[in-house]
Amino acid sequence: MTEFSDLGLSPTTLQAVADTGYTTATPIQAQAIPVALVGQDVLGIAQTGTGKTAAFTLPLIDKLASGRAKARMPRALVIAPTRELADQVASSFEKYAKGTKLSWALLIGGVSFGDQEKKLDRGVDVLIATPGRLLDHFERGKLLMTGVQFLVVDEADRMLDMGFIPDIERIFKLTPPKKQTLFFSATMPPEITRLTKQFLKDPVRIEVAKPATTNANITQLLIKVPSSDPKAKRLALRTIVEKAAPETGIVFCNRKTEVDIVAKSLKVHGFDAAAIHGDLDQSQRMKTLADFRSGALKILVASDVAARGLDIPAVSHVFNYDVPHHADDYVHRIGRTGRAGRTGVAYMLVTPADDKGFDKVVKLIGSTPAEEVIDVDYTNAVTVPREGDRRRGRGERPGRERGERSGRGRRERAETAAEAEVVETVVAEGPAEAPAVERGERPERKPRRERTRDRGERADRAPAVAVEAPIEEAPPVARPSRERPPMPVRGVQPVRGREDDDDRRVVGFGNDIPAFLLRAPPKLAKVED
DNA sequence: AAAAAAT
Repeated sequence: MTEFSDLGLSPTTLQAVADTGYTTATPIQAQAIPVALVGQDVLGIAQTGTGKTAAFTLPLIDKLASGRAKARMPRALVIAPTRELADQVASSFEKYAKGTKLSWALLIGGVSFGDQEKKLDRGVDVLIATPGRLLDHFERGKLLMTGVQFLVVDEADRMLDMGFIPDIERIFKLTPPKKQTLFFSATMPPEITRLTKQFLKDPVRIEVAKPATTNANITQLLIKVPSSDPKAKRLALRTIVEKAAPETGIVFCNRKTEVDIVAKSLKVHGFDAAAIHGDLDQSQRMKTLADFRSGALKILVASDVAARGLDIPAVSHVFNYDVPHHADDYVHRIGRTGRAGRTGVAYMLVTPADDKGFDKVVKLIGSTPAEEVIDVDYTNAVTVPREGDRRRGRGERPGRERGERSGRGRRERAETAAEAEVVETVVAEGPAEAPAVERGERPERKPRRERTRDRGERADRAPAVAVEAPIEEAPPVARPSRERPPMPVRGVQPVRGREDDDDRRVVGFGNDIPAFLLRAPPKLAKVED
């Protein structure tokens, strides 16, 4: 066991470490800190949860203690693949550099430039950044990289996955050749090896064991769900979350839309859950994460943005709502639990449709997780074919893919799909509290534009119809007009629906045609091919 | 098949 005091760190830094309560260094810290302190390049092969953030933060603080930054000329650069990870490195600096005069700034996307620019103008010692925003500032002339003496690249293999390697190469070239580089990656694919050969000078290679695959602290369990229907999966998830009663848990889904749906569904059923994924705005992401870290939030429903990197202490349970696309992701996901000597439980829901992905996971981890049998009655957890579905002759598919191809924008699609699914869940599964839906209201009031669209496209799946009468006997709903609005483009005839079209459907704007559409069409310039 | 990241 190596004590921090044996590593050659300055008394100030040691005090900051002692204040956090840590005394023993992790293997990567014990090996990397002395090397970094003498000024050599480091190639650290280590995963999240090995303590690698402190392994570069601490020596960096010591090395920067003398000297001051000039305006727009940072002395150290830390590059991380995701905003959350960068934020986390920043909190590490905040913690350990508090006894020093060092200043730092976080340069990430999704937040305004103003504050970041102000800090740059004032001069900062350490810039912690995601590649895109860093280069953006550089191109605006707000930043000079010629004063950089230390460059840290964190999670390089993830940067590769995310297509950041050209950016990283550019940053290497923009910074002076005589700098010290600390380079970290969990794996060493050929592209990363090439990068280290090109840009690291005589690095000391430090490798620590993969924690996740070999972590005996994690109990892996398997829940077989007999149907691939999302409703059945959500029911199974709720059952297992309730049974496991996690102190804190992360539910992983493969898609952002699914994250929204599952989070809403859990909330509707009284669980303390919130969603996190890359389509939510940055302030929301940070708030959710802060709540989760502080214990104010118990269940985080996440995309793989949270699978790696994020430092979330003491997660008691991981729930794989979806079998991950890549088996590697499974290892990262379950690595969110069973850390730092604690025990953890990782569940995975497996449906008949998951065969392939599941086989890959089993192959990678080298064993089949034990099955945990849950007592669930799935009879009501099957999506009832809706009128719209029957018309299109697709009774068995859970109607989401259809929406994916409609002409709406990605974000809007996600929201309406999420709502549609949740409304449906509430109706069919009848939770204790669903007052808004029972009154036949939509759970949330939406802007007029969207409400109108919903009426046009989804009138046939209004919740009231689904609750009160079987679809076949649904009374015809009085609708003001069957006529479509005239098409405002000359030379094109309005197209009647196909024979099997449901004529009762309100099409387009229904009775709410905006006035400008009823006016004479504008004269369009003729375009010759 | 997905998610992430600069607008």
